Amino acid sequence: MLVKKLILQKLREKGLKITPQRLAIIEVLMEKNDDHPGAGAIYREAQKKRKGISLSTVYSTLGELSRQGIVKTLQFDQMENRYEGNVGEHINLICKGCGKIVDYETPLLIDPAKIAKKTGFRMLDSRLEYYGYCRECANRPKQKGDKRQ
Amino acid sequence: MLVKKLILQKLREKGLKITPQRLAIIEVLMEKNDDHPGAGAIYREAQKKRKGISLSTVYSTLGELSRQGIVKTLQFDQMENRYEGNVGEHINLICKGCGKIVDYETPLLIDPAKIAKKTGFRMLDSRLEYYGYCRECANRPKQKGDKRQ
DNA sequence: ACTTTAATAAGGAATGGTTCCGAATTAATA
DNA sequence: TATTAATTCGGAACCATTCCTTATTAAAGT
Repeated sequence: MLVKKLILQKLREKGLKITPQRLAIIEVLMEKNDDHPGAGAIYREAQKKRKGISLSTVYSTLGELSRQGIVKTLQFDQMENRYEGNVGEHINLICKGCGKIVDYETPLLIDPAKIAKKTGFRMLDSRLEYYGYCRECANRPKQKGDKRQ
Repeated sequence: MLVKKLILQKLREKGLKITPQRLAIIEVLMEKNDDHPGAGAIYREAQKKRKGISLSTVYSTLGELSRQGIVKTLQFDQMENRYEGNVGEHINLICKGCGKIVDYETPLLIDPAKIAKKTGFRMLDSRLEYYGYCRECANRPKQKGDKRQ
């Protein structure tokens, strides 16, 4: 979960500056965390808080936060990257109809130690996604040209 | 696992044509399946089998095979999409050092029926990835400027 | 074998999210 | 304040992927 105080502390520790732009972006991430917003959405929201902020600043800040392990970047087919503050292991349920992403919490699935023993692979982080249709999209009557499976 | 005969049968069933270009691409996918090759690599290999094949044909064929559930498209940060013939549920161990992708087979992890009951989400397919370092990259002595975590 | 036709291939242009670059600005120290 | 390294901005560049148009061709019928 994103906590402003902890984020700022982490940035300071790393010698990174606290700028109005970064504050705006962090606030947006906290407010819109459940949406798993993309860079474009974050940019538009951040504009409301601090007009004049540039898209490249949004990208570089998101990159920095991602590098610091504060947010997680999710990249997709056919849609822009999305960012989430829940960096713990969980499953993202991704709707192919409306693009909505919902977190599904589960206990740790596979023991990284077991994988390391079997394959020598040292696991650092994970990305677990289920694709399908959310309740609303699954129940919506089929339209002409609907690509639903 | 990719079996040529079954792939061709599936294409015919759907009224899709068997062209020399598609045959070349399917052969490349079968030969290089363990590499989880990207569109560029598939293009270069397919050129060897049938010179003159175009990149857009490679893309459209991969798109068609993906739509038919014959291959699975994996999209990544900072690297081109990769394609794999193993469409069953398994974990992809992805090395941050060399980009190598290895399949790790596991029994079904989370019951889709349980998710459906709890959230109404109807799961169709999954993408499970662990990021880290393979045995070789983990053991390689740290270089100057090494970004390893 | 021909004919027909819908599917496909090719080549190049367009797209669009993301990254990169250089100059100007600024936060955080001394 | 002065210093300086980090950051911002704007726009250009990037590049994997998609789109578009025309020509070609596989497949099924005659």
